[in-house]
Amino acid sequence: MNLTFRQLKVFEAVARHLNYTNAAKELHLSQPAVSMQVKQLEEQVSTPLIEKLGKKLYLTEVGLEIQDYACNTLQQLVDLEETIAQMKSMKRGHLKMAVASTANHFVIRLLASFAKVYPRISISLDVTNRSSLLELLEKNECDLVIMGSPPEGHNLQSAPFLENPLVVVSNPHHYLADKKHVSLQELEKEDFVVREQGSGTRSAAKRFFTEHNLKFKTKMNMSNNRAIKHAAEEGLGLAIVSVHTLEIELKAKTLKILNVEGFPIFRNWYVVQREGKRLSPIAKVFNEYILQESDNMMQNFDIPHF
Amino acid sequence: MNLTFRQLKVFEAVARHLNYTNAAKELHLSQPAVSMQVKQLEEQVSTPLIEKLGKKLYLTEVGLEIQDYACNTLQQLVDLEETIAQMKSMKRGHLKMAVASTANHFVIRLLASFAKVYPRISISLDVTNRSSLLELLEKNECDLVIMGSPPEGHNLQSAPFLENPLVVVSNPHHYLADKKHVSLQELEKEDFVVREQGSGTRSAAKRFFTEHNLKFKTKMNMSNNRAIKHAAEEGLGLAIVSVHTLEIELKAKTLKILNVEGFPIFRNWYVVQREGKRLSPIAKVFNEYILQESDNMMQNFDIPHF
DNA sequence: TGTTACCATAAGCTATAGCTTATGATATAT
DNA sequence: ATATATCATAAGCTATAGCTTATGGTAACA
Repeated sequence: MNLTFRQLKVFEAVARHLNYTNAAKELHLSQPAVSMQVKQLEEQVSTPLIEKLGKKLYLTEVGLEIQDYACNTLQQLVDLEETIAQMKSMKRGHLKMAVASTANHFVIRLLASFAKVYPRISISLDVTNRSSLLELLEKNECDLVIMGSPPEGHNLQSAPFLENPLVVVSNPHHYLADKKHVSLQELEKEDFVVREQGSGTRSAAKRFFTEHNLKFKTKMNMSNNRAIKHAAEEGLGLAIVSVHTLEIELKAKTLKILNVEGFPIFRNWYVVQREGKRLSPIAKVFNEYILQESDNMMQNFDIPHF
Repeated sequence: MNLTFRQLKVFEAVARHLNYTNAAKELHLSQPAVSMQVKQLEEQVSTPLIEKLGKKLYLTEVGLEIQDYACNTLQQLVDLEETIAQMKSMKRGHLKMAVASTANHFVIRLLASFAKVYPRISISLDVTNRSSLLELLEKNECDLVIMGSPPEGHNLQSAPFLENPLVVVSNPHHYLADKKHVSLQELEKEDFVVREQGSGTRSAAKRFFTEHNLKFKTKMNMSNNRAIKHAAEEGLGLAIVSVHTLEIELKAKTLKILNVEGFPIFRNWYVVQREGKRLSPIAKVFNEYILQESDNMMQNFDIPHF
């Protein structure tokens, strides 16, 4: 059995009018064209669908069944078109983002303001560490990723879009906290609370220490920023974190930024996508949006002086 | 937008395999044939549905939407085929019958035994009088009608299939009840309880009286047979009814058949359909069934002697 | 680096979908 | 009986759906 949408469309019109001529007018066709479509449909199901008694037309039982089917199917087609149109015009759709833990703070802001502009868009946001992000990209399980240091050799495309100053923080009562200037030698002696393996912040810090031939005493490692900051607040060690994560703590004065030689380390945030990936319309727009909005974001962050 | 079932079918296979070559094998097509169908579908919705990242294929958002749609639509098509097949093989379907009130008794029996053979067939049975039956046929609102005397000039096709003996009945204590023989002259003096205008039984009786130049004193008329018989039982008058309606009353001896000159009037039951009407498979089978079964029915009815 | 697997593209062919106009058949109305 | 409305059928045309084979491009992989 090999129906066509055309057959259904024409049959539906005939079934509704119970009159070939009028159906033909509605469809802007000649009457024989309509007769032929119906006839072909009848041949497909090899059973009559319409019978003519005297002057009037009646649907047979199978005819009624097919009328019902045709109505549904055609309606679903309309719905599909509508859905696709909405997706294309970004009235609907799904945006799959993933961000490094550290970026969480400001990305959420971006998403929130973006969501206001496109209210019917659903968004999924995966907050995880660097290596998981790469995996997500690899599996094509997200549209865009926001992360630190541009990864190479993974067929990725990345664009820097926001500065990410890493600073050293401590409990305000730490003996280094009030020093005007902290040297790297002094820093080397301290214990650090750091993120787990795979974290971008961690590897950036590590790189800094190696580049300056310093020991990097990592006393504890934990898998989220809040925990690290809490540990630093409790005096368990110093921490190296992005300024972007510090808003509350600075306001509450539970942490203090140390004025260490060579800090802040200015890294960048990158918007990363898979090379060759054709972004969905909504992802494309969001991509542009964040590049543009990042400027405004910068201004709203008070990068603290020392 | 002008999708085809073919496009959906092919796309569905590709979306499932995420591999053109394998989809082509499944569909017994060349690989380019599959590529082309997908490409055409993409052109129809003017948006990409599949993207190739490295070696792997992924569905875009719209692609997922269409996959979902295709699955549903194709499944519904299968369901439709199944339904039609069942209708054709009479596993399913609907039989629309209408019968004269008087025929109700034995038609119900026929339907009951028929329904056992075709359990998933639904049946509607309209029990009404002669003129309503003709109207139902006129409007093509039923498949078959069972009624008395063949109507003419209505573009109807009818086949006689069962004898319908009309007899005169009375309360057993009626003074005519015990007479060996009742003459028409004696009958003429009696009051009759009859069916309403439009009833076949009524007009048959009326015809009998006119043909024999007799007065026909119709004391009461009522619109159903049970009421008429009840009235006769109560001694309100004689009644002329089909033997087929008398089973219980004869057994209970609440009514008695009078041995009147010229009675029983042998009319026939007819199966009637609209001329040119192509019966549904199930109606066709039922039509044959009742013609065949009517013989058995005859034997089960004791036509009483006088 | 060459090989392999896989998809895209091109060229070319055939069957037929799909339409039209013209005409025939039939039931109803006048 | 004649006219009218309506559907069926026929003939004929065009565009193209849909397939094939051949070939080219490109990741991944050894």
